[in-house]
Parts: sequence; structure tokens; C-alpha cells
Amino acid sequence: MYALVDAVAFYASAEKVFDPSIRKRPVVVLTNNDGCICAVSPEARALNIPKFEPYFKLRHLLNKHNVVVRSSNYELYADLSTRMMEVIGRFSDSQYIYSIDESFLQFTGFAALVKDWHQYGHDIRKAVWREIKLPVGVGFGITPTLAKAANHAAKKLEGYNGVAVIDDIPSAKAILSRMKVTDIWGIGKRLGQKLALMGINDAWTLAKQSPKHMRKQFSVVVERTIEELNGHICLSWDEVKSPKQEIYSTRSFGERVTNINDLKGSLATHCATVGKKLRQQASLTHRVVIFAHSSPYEDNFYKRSYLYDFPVPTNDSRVIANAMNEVLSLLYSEGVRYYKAGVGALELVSERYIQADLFSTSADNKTLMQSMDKINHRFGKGTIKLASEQQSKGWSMRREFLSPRYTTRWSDIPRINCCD
DNA sequence: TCTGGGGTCCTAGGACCC
DNA sequence: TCTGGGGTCCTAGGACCC
Repeated sequence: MYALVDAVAFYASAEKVFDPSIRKRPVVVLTNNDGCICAVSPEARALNIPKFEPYFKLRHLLNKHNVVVRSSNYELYADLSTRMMEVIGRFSDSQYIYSIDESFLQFTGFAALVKDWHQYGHDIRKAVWREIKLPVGVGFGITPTLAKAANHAAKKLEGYNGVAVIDDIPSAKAILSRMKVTDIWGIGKRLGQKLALMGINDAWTLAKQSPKHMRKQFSVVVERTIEELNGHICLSWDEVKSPKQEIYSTRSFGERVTNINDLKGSLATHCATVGKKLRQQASLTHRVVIFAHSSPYEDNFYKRSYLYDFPVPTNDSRVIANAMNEVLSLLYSEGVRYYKAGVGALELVSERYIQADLFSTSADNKTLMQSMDKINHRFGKGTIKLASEQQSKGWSMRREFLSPRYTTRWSDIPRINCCD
């Protein structure tokens, strides 16, 4: 048995944790630079406010309904996420954190002895609410894809109240026949259109198709999805948890960047982020891509990207930053109004299987990077950074509606006012 | 003023080679 | 006269997810 546990409109719910005055109100949270709406509380969803539309296009609608608007407060969300994941993790001996607000659980050992999954799901919800004040949805399924589907049902279908269980084919049929194909993990808008032409609109109809036939029509991914919907595990736990094959760090700028130093500063930060993410999953990269471009919404779109191959694979932020430095002058062009830049690590290999270069001093480098990660973990992000990462007001992101960093800044910690 | 997210994986098609 | 293969690597852009 598997479970998928995630928060209801995580960012919006996180905004409500330390601000009870907005708990019953519609809340939306914006992406970086207050660009798009990326989280919509249930109250706001009831007002038909769409996700992932540009904020400026919807400002009027938001004002009309008196919706609470917040910038993304990543410091707060990351901290609440860590706490939430810790609570959820207690309910299983194997947890995989899939995104900032989602984790898969696999039930083996003690947890496989659970008798009543509905009750267990409610126990998880109650524990997270009691300790973190975040609402979560819990879906159980006999495959990861069915757990995902049950999670959707738990939150979106009438009558489930936050917990849904798919533990056999009849329960799968009951839930899948009420879901659109595009609500299934891995079936997006595009595939949905093609399936609709074949008369496949709900998830149960998809489940009844021949996997082999659908593989020919579409891809191995669709075949696997159908198998999983029928209770046959295709995504082994190791596959679900497999390390990433690519790691990116990219940002659009708060204001357009027009000088090389600001571009360099932001790219250096991306190099450091990519290095850190690589070290976290114990991977090394053979090759990085470094890019910068102007706005795709404006004329004269300008984009340059360069690949850099390392003779010896690395996860050292400084080595990646040196690579960036080598291509920077090729990337930059006078007069371009840069909108976005980033760094991606490609062709990753596991740290464990790599042969060290005979002449390398990678052992020393490793210790240094580990120390840097430890210090930054203990004393806060950015305590130690690359010299090239200097901050510049120009490109840092716009966050006009930022709530306090309640849990990560001394000055922002909530106060309790006591009457005498 | 004038605004438009971030991340990962996959694939089609081109370049190049023999 | 005029036809005409197959493999690998690379990359841009698409699809999907949150």
C-alpha cells in the first residue's frame, strides 16, 4: 500500500497559519516577482480564480472579491514544509518527499499492519493540523498512481472529506469513474485532447484500455499509467525515489538586467544553488548549460546558451562558477534587456561510482563544500557564499505583498499579547 | 511604468559520419 | 536518367507537474 499526502493549496494555507484573521477569507499567493497566481485557497477557488494566470490580468477580479494577495514567502513555506514532512513521516517507515508539499509513503513493516486505512488517514490529517495548522489531503492506493488519484479524490470530490482509499478494483472504479483523464498523474492537457477524440474522457475509461495498444498510439508512459490504474505496480519504490537526471536553477529578474556584473552575480548564485542541489542528491555533473535571455513577450527576443563540459564530473560550486565565468562574455551582449538567466546541470552521475582523477584534489574540495553546506544549514542560507555572488538590488525579486518570515527571522517571530 | 514562474523529462528533427 | 541507409549525437522546444 502507498499513500500520497499533500497540503490543500499549500502556499495559501501556509499564509493562514500565523494569521488567523485571514483563515476564512479567499487567499491567493503569487510566484516570483509577483508574476502569476500559483496558489488559490478553497475560498478563492470557489470564486473561479484560475491558477497560473498573470497577476496583472486578474488584479481587477481579485479586488472586486476582496481577495487577500500575498507574495511568495519561501522562507516560511520551506520551514513549514520541513515541519509538516516530519509529522507525516512518523506514519510510515518509508517516506519520499516529492515536492515542497507532497510526500509519498510506502507501507511495509509496522505500517503494513494498519487495519483501517480511512481511520489512519484521518489520524494523519489530525496530527498535521494539531501540530502545524495545515490542512492535508490523504490518498491511499495499491500503486503510486492510484495513491495520487485517491489524493485528488480526497480533496476535490464530494463526500471524501480529505481521505480516500483505493485498496481494490471496485474502489478504484468508484473513484476513477468520477475523475477526468487529465486529473490522472502524467495525463496533461495535450494528451487529454487526443484521448477525448477517442471518446476517453473519464479516468476509468482510460483504465479499461489495452495497455499495449495505448503504448503504440502514445507512449510507454501512458502504458504504465494504465497498468498502474489497474493495480499493477510499474513505478517501483526505487523508481519513484530515483535521483534527478537534470538539475536547474533559474530566475526571472525583478527588473531587467542590462549590465554584465548583475548578470554575473545572478548566474553565480545559480551555480551555487545547482552545486548544492547536486551535493544533496550525491550526484556529480559532467556538463552544465548556462543561459540568459530577454523577454519572450517582447520583440527582438535574444537568447544565448552555452554548454560547458567538465573533464572530471563535479558538484563543487566553485568549479561550476568558473565554468560560468568562462562563457559569461559570450553570453552577454551590450544593450540587451535581460529578463531571465539560469544554470542547469546535465548528464549526472552518482558520486559513489565515479573514479577520481589521478591528479585531482577532490577530497579537499569535498570537505570544503561539505563545511559550507553545514555552516549555511546551521546559521542560515547565504552565511558563506561565493565571492561572485554579490547581491544587487536590480535583479533581486519583487515581492510587494510579502508576509513576515514568522519562523526564520528573530524580528518576525509572532508575539502573544497577554492581558493582565 | 507596465507588468507574464520554476523545474524535470522527453522527443522530433537536424547535423554529421561511415 | 536518376535513385539513395543507418546510426549517433545534439539541441530546441514541447509536455507535464506544482
